[in-house]
Amino acid sequence: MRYSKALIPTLREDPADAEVVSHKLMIRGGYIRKVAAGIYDYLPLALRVFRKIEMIVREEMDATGALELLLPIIMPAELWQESGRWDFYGKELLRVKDRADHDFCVGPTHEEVITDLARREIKSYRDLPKNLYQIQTKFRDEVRPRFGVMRGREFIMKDAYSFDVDVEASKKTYQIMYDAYRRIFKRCGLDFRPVEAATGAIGGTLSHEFHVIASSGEDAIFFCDKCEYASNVEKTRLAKVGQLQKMNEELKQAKPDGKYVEVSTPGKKTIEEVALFLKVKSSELVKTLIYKATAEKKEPVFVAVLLKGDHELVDAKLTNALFDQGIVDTRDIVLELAGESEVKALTGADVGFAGPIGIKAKVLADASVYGDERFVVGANKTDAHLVGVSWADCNIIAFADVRRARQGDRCPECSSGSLLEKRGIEVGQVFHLGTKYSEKMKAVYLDEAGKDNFMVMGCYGIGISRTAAAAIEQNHDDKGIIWPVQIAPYHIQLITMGVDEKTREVAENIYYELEEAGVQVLFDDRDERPGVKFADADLIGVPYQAIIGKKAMAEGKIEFKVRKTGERSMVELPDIIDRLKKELGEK
RNA sequence: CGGGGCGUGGCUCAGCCUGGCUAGAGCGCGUGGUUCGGGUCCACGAUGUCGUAGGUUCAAAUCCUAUCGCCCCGACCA
Repeated sequence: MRYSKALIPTLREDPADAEVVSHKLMIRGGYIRKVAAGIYDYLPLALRVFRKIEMIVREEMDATGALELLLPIIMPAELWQESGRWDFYGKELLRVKDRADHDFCVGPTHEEVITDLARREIKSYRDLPKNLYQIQTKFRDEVRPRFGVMRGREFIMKDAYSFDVDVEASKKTYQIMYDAYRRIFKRCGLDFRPVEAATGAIGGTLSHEFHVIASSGEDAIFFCDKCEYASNVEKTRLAKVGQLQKMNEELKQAKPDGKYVEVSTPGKKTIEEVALFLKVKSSELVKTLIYKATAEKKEPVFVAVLLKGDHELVDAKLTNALFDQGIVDTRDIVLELAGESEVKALTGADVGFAGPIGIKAKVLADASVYGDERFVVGANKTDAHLVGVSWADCNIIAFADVRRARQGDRCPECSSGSLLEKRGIEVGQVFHLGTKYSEKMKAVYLDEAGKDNFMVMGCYGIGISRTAAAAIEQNHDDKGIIWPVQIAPYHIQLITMGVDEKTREVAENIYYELEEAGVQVLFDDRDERPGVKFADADLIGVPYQAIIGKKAMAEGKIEFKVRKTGERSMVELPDIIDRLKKELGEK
């Protein structure tokens, strides 16, 4: 491609509304333009990058035997009503009406349509397994779109849905997808990490997210420095299997001894104030968080959660705990901290003095509260706390794992390692769905015995556009983008210095030969000053540059520059072609 | 949805507090010249319903109200 004929509107200054590097660089490099909040034009350069990623995804998906198809973007409300998500999905689902006033929605994901297709066309165990995927534009009316293409409302996604005869077969498919994902992100040249993930409202039992490690990532992830354990903060386990069970057994036998005393703590409401006032560490305090859990169309339930003073709570973990304890009967709940008046009603005290003893709510305790030590809690009385309280005094109905992990916490898997915290950008996810959708939508097949069975499903997504953004977050410097070759819009950028006929001619020939050799080359043939060309090349981020100027002309060679390292060398044309072929073949 | 902020040529922004000449700068863009290994220099030029609507005023980019859009923090979220 000749630069003079291309559409690459680079900008000298950062756009005012961009926050993260990938967003800034994609705008400045002429990759994308904003049309509305979270909605972008993908200019030729961006499209080329997306296509590269898609190609890798296709190759790896096809290699597993998955079948590509294309589902509608707009779908009828009926299907979503059938799965129950027309009501549950909320405002993120963009709803539209057709001329006959029928309800439709713009697809944010495609479980419904695909399950509908499967139940109509897959009838027998002989037709299974099937894994169907598409690469398509999705729309989610995000509450807060941000960071450009990283969290857009409209985005390109690869989504796959698998159908198997039973859970065992389905888990095998899950593993195959998991492995394929590892290959995909490796081939994209990314530093990534698969982590255990919470399954959330989408349901299901088993899930991993694939995170590109980047400081600008929106998710906190933890991983063990010794073993393979890695998980999203939403899911990071802190109590070992069995440990909670043991605590809860013990809880049944527990006898309160009441060896605590009330102390006056006038006006000391926060953990810091109380700790300072009583001259104890914040970890010696136990805070009582009063949560209000509201399920759709139900009365809110209030729960008091006990947590060490220096710990934080994870909503997703609390939701699971509430569900496991039977306090709520669905995971589709809204969790919020109780309001001032509600706290007063439950504790009889001002906010800041809530405690487990005498509170009018069920008390759930984080596993970290278990132990021999005595601690300080609120007295449910304004300006007072209780000192020397043991967990047995606290009317706890159950211990649960609800706190947020911290760097340095013991690994729940191997027990010998400690957890490291990093930030990640979620570029892919694999879900084992089970029969959630097949049951709701009656997707059944006949087994060998002629009996009906629900198909067991899995779903697997990859954010194509987000992966491109993540790649930039991970590969850039102060001058611009540095694409991994495999997903770069072009392999090499050919730059002419000077405007004399001779240089031009030489460059034209090299351009021709590179193209002949199948190299994707962006030929900067513009009548611009060298500085402009260099700056644009560095910004756009094509991994290699070939410079034809005085130096090259004098030696009869080509100046070859590696964008990432800045390293320059004089080489012959065939060597460049060989090197690129090798790079592309290797990875 | 709660809190904060911003809407002025294509882009980045000044002007607004304290209302008053033809509304500015830099970049970009066009023409001519100059220069040519890291965003040359010079000259000339084009480009604005000051987000929109209403109000106050002799007079509004500037003050008031409403509205729309956008950004940030939080809540939320495959």
